[in-house]
Amino acid sequence: MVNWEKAAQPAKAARAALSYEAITVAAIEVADTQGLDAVTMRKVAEHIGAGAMSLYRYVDSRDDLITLMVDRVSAEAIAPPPTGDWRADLTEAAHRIRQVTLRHPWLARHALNAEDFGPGTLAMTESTLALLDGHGLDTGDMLDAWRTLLAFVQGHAFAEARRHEARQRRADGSETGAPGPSFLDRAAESGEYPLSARALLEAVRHTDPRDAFDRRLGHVLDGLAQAFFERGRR
Amino acid sequence: MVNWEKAAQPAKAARAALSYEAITVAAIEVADTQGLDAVTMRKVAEHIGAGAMSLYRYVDSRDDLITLMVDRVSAEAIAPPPTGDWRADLTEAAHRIRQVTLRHPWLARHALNAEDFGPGTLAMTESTLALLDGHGLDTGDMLDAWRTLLAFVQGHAFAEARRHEARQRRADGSETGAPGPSFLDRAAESGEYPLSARALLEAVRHTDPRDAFDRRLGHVLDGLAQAFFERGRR
DNA sequence: TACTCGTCGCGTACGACGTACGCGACCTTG
DNA sequence: CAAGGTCGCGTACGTCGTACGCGACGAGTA
Repeated sequence: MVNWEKAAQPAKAARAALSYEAITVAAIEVADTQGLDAVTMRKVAEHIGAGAMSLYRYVDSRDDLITLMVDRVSAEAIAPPPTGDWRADLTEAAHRIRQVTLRHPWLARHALNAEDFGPGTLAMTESTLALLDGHGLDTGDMLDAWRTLLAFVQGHAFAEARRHEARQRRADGSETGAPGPSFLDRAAESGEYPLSARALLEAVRHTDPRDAFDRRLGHVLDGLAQAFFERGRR
Repeated sequence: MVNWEKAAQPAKAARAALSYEAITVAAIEVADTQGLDAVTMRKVAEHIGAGAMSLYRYVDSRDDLITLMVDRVSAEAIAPPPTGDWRADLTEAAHRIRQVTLRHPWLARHALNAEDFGPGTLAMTESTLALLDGHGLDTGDMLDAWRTLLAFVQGHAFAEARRHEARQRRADGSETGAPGPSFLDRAAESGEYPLSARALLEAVRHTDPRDAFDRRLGHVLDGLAQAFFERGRR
């Protein structure tokens, strides 16, 4: 497991050439440009001009390194302080989380669970909960509202991120000619799955992803409004 | 990429000892009991008494095998036919998806995106869309409602699944004594993160996960009701 | 100055992995 | 019985994570 205290300190000895910071940043860069599978100890080390085994002075294992990456990137999604308009605030927070997930698609497969939150993830959580504070919700309500919103935003953004990854893989893999019809294409033609097949294909082609996200986010916020924010509660 | 047509056919020659079916089932069993990382070509093959390279007669790569696993497991979440009560129907569908995700926690990291849906995933989608049909929604509305619900359910269930995985890893890893305080524990004591740290710790301890899921699902359904199902629409 | 000691970077090496290649055994068809 | 296709798999290669331990270096002490 990651030792967060040690990772936060700047350096034990001044002469240190490597650091948690440098290693994590390098790993994130590799992941963003070449995918998470390319984050091998050797490649990350090479990226900062070090030997592979040097990383183990700082990181216990590759999994630990990925945990550090996720936590650092989560801090990019810290929400601005509340303005008093809860709905606008939560919308902004949701969009930040979505943006970060699209910027770092590998995040989708490795988001943290509360049991190994680091400082970045915790700061992001704190900033989002602050948006809900002061509206008369108790702790349990705040947590419910937050988890409802986060589940939707992560679920939606993760699906978008996976779509990006798939598209990229397709582009990298076969530079030769048309991709050929997918199972979905043939299913649409066959007439089985009358509701889903055509709808899915059309959606992929004709929809602006950001608008779709916004619309669906609106429904979730409507639900939260009804439960927590409207006069004549419950 | 997976050739779904070939995978659906029973067998080319009657004398075949292996099959897509057997391989996929074996891989799922390994993943459920030992985690997805344990799904190696050698282990899966051994599990059905075959040689490692034999699997490649049926599967192009390990990634393809995982795609097959995901698609097969998705079929476990097919919703029953609509009863006319959209809210009860969607609640049931959501619970099925959650149950399947908890039964196969590795699913969380590898859910499919629409571009490589197979028959199982598509059947699950079709069954859920059928619950929305006949209530006056057009195709776009149905897709919006479905994606909103699915994003929430997957996001929430994935978080729960990750929590299970972490707990299990902790149990496997250190059979010696107490786990020691996590960063979250110390953060709660330190008084930074006043909103999140304590709330998160309490939530983990005192809440029945199923109740929490139900409550939050309710909020999402409220939002959908408001947008799509209530008289005096919009 | 000389000696001790902790920190740092990394070279070597091992076991496990995904999988390309191609062989022999078998079944089907003529 | 011959020809051709299908099936299972043994061998081998390149890459991965990482255990182990060595040499270089700087700070503290005498």
